[in-house]
Amino acid sequence: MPRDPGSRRPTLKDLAREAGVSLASASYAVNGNGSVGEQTRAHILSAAERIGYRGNVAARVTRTGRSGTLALVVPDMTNPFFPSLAQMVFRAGRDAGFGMFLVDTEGSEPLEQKALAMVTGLGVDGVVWFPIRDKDTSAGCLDRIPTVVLDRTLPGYDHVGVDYLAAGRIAARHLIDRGHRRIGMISGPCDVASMRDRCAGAQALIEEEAELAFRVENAFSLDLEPQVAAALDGGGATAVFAAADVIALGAIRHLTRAGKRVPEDVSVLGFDDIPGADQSTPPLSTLEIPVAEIGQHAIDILVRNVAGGAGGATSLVQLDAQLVVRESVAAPPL
Amino acid sequence: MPRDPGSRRPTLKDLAREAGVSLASASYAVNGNGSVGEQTRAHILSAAERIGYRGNVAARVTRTGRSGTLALVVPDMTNPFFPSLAQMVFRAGRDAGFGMFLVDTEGSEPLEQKALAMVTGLGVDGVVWFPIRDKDTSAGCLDRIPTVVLDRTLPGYDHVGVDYLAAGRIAARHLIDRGHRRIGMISGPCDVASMRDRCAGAQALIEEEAELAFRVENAFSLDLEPQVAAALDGGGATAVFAAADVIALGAIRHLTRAGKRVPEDVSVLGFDDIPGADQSTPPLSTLEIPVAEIGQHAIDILVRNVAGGAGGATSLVQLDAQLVVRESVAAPPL
DNA sequence: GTGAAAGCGCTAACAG
DNA sequence: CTGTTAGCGCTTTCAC
Repeated sequence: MPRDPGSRRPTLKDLAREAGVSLASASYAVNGNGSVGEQTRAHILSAAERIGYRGNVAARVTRTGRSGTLALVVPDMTNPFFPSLAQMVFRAGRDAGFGMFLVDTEGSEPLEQKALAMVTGLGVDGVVWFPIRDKDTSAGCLDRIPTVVLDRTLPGYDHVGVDYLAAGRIAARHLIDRGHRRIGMISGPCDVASMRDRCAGAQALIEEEAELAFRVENAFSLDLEPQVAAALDGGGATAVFAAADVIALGAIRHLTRAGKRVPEDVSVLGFDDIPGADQSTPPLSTLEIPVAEIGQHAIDILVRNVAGGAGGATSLVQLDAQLVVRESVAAPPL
Repeated sequence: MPRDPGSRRPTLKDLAREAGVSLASASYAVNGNGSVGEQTRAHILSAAERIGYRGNVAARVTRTGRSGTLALVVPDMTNPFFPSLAQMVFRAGRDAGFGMFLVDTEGSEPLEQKALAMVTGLGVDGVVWFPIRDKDTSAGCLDRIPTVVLDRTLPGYDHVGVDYLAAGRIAARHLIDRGHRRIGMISGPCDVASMRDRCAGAQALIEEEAELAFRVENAFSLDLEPQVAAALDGGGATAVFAAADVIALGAIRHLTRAGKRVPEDVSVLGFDDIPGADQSTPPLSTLEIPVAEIGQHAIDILVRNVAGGAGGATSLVQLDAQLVVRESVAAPPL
């Protein structure tokens, strides 16, 4: 019978009494540091087992300022990109010995600010933060706690991100190399630098070596807005670069329904490599964001800072997106 | 400049000194209860603002045993069903005034047990738990903390779930009503009761009123295993019930590639109504799990228990899945 | 209305 | 190796 709300949860003191030792010995035995005789330790541990002693992280935090946990704060778990990222960050964090948890800010700045306050108040040892926009809503509550910002860039914070300018050029390069000369572009919402950069990078190269058939913007959605559909239908592009996979998938769907074949009639290149990008028809060629490395770097920076205290300069890591060629881009029709 | 790791984070004591009042008054002013003069309160609050006082949840927890937070523990954020559920639980929880956070157990029982220990140790006021399987891995660490188990059923815990037996019958009924007499079934992994029940419910009705063309099992994946593909190709079913949307989507893809039209040649009915089910071609008919209500009920139970202490009997809530008719099922070909 | 003081459960000197 | 003890930051009687 699991539920037993009546009795109090056993404390270290209970343990000490049960085992007939002092508080200190109990503490030492339980968390393996300090010095206790092998005998006593075993005895204490078995007593702990017997009474179901659990340990109280919160109390430890007040005393030591360390909880052994890291928080990941993200804008929207409902966007398929974030669960993958979260998984990688979690793994890296756990491998480094931390308990990991996540909080979703649902794209709301007040909520983001509250979330940050909550986790810092709870006593996490560090936070991995993927801000909603390139804006610091922390109101100072991160001032004294190791933090690394993902993807966005906020002055004063450690940062690990992607070189989107370069990634945009890689995207354009791929299309151009396949022989395309009239290339259309569908960007996502441009209120964040990461989106603006990937588009800017692509556009620059396209205008240098080919021709920009159109450039339109669409929400993060499979559903295309009217002007986007129109551009696709009448823009005369032989290839289109969609700066987010969801949009790319939407474009493929639209094109297919309009009777055009992808990639025979028009090529589509995405960005992000979200789960499912490899499962579409045709499988989507796209630029992969190195989530695993991002997670690893973020945790590396954090452990360094958690351990070393307020170490020197802020770290700025830029990783490269990588082209993954599948079947949604081909040479233009003759 | 946000980073300022040098100075110590201001405490209540700092606040009290800065405002020239006692610890108690500072505490009262900050959390709005107790009795403080309107003047003093304002004065203290402005002082708090000035020195950037934040409050330390961990410390409050040791003293009061209340953190104002709830944890949601789920098996796999990477499964598109969970982010939707999480969102609903989070909203309900926040509406009830709690800070919400999530931990992912990645389908690993040892991890699940650690996760549970971590959140209870951190001092959450309650936990919403979607266990990996119908198995209690908590090792007693939830004994004294309000917990509600989602979807699985674990003896002794409050529970909110879905009547999957009934839901399975609804699925079969729909297919039969559309005129199908040879119905195939693809179940997901049957190691959980929720899956077994939805299949059992459907199968019972099918065998009563029609004929079960085949019953095979597939992993939670768009990719179909060989024997599943074979059943689909040669089973002679005019309709198939896939007990999970991912599998249903995989079935549609397989059928389409094999040159069969859905739903003209064969109908496909899914289960879950994951995000994207409405975006497939054709849009998937499926059974919708009432995530919003699940979340709301879970939170309701929790707030009741957090407030009322160890109230009476355990609550058992069963909700109904609802058929959502889209375009993937039609009458069988003549 | 305000302050002094006693802890919450735990850790970490320090003494023995 | 083990025990005593002084807090960590905060809340909450209980006097004043």
